[in-house]
Amino acid sequence: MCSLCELGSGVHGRVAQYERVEKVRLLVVDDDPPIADLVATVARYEGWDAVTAYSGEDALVRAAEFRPDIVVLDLMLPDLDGFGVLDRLRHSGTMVPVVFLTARDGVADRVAGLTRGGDDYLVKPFAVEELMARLRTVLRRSAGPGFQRSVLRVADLTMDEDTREVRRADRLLSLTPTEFEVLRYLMRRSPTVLTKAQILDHVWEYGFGGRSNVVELVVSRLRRKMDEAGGEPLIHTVRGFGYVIRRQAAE
Amino acid sequence: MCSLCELGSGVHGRVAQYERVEKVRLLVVDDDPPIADLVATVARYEGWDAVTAYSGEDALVRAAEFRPDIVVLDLMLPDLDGFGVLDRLRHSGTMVPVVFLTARDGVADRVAGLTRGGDDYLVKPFAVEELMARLRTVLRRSAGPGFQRSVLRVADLTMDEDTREVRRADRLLSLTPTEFEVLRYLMRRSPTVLTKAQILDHVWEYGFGGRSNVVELVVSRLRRKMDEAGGEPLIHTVRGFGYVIRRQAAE
DNA sequence: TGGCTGCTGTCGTTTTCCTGTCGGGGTGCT
DNA sequence: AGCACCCCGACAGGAAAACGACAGCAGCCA
Repeated sequence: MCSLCELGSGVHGRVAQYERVEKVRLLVVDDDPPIADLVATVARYEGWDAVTAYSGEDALVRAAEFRPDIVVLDLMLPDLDGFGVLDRLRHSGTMVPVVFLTARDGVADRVAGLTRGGDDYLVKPFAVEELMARLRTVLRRSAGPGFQRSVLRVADLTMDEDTREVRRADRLLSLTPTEFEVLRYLMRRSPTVLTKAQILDHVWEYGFGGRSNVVELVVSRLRRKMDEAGGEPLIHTVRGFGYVIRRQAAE
Repeated sequence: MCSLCELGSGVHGRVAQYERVEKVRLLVVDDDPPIADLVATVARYEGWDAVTAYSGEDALVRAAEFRPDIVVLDLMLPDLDGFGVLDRLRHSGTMVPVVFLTARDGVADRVAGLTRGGDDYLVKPFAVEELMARLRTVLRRSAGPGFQRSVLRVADLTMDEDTREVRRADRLLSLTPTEFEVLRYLMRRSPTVLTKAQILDHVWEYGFGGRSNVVELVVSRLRRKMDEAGGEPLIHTVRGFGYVIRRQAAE
């Protein structure tokens, strides 16, 4: 078995990276190089081994030599299309889990049949953190029985990614989807300080238009919900740079 | 003896690398790779070991080397047909239980399949949760004498999968087949939050068409039936994400 | 065969509440 | 003090969910 079993412990991604025996191996297949590279880069930042392919044929070659633990596969490819790639992957006997990328339109219907298993799909344009979250989930599940809940923890704040329960000192917080994603990203990277641009780039769909103060706003809302029943502030502003979540600000 | 003897009560509770129960071993035989693959993926998602075969001859080879605990067998195979495979399996002395897949029409097939030693059958296209439910049942039955009922429980809601009785605080609910399946899936995965896409993909037949609000609708109907005689709501909406069934989280 | 019954999914309306924009005022740094 | 920078109240537009009404259909029984 591969290193997958190590995934999903309740530790921050940063720390887990060093505890993991082997890196997760990710193959990204997309004919749009910027997108493929974006995903690969984020994955590497997370401590994974990532390889890209820009065509279907290329994907098969890479898969054979790289033996990925998981594949991100765009369905819209120039030569062999996504289904063809999947077909030939399966015929070669590999059960590697796949997360599909599709355009907004009707192709999603055809994907449905393929994703029932536990593979997954995402509609373009997607948010990078959401893709990473799905990949982690698929990996955790395919690691077999004995998979554990993924619980993030910072001080007395906990987030269960499966039940989507977020608690501050046992008090349940009710978060909107956006708030949940921002908080998840902050917690995963804690105690790293993140710029607003980073947060925007990871949590919002790539290609999200206008500069705006959405991040500030969401952080503000998060703070109110987190602190309204007391407790020290956990999200700190690093003026002129960004935000961080951790027990206390640097003195 | 095979790992079946190890199977405890609720098949789904088989966890923990330390309590180490062996994984169920499933062989899927279907000449349509996407289908075989689909089933195998779902099974692995549940923590089983799954292997696929795309032809009758292949199936026999795999069976010999893999020694499955249960087999899913399509009747329509290019070379040796399903019955042929079954016969030769039996001749080699294995009593491994078999669940057949048949096309929509073959009423004759059903009877024949059962009388020739098959343990259950399902008509294509099927819903993956229904297939998994049947497999679990067959496994429990063949696990030996004194097999126990599978009863799912969430708060004061119970579902007996064998009798199909669903009770809310001892009051018997009358559910339609679809409602039953949706509720079963929610209960099995409780307290995980499931997206509408997941529910659709698992409970409806593969190949079910696109956009619709069926899931919302069935959930709405379930809620009415569950709550009409009082009691706290158990199915919760996680706005922007999906549904979950559980006792209302504290506070 | 034809009516009856109950199940399922579609449509359209209503309701809920999420999200991003704007702008005034506050805060910290130099 | 002056200037960025940040916080956050208020609000509008719109997305998501709940649900009533209805039509197609399958199974059943006479």
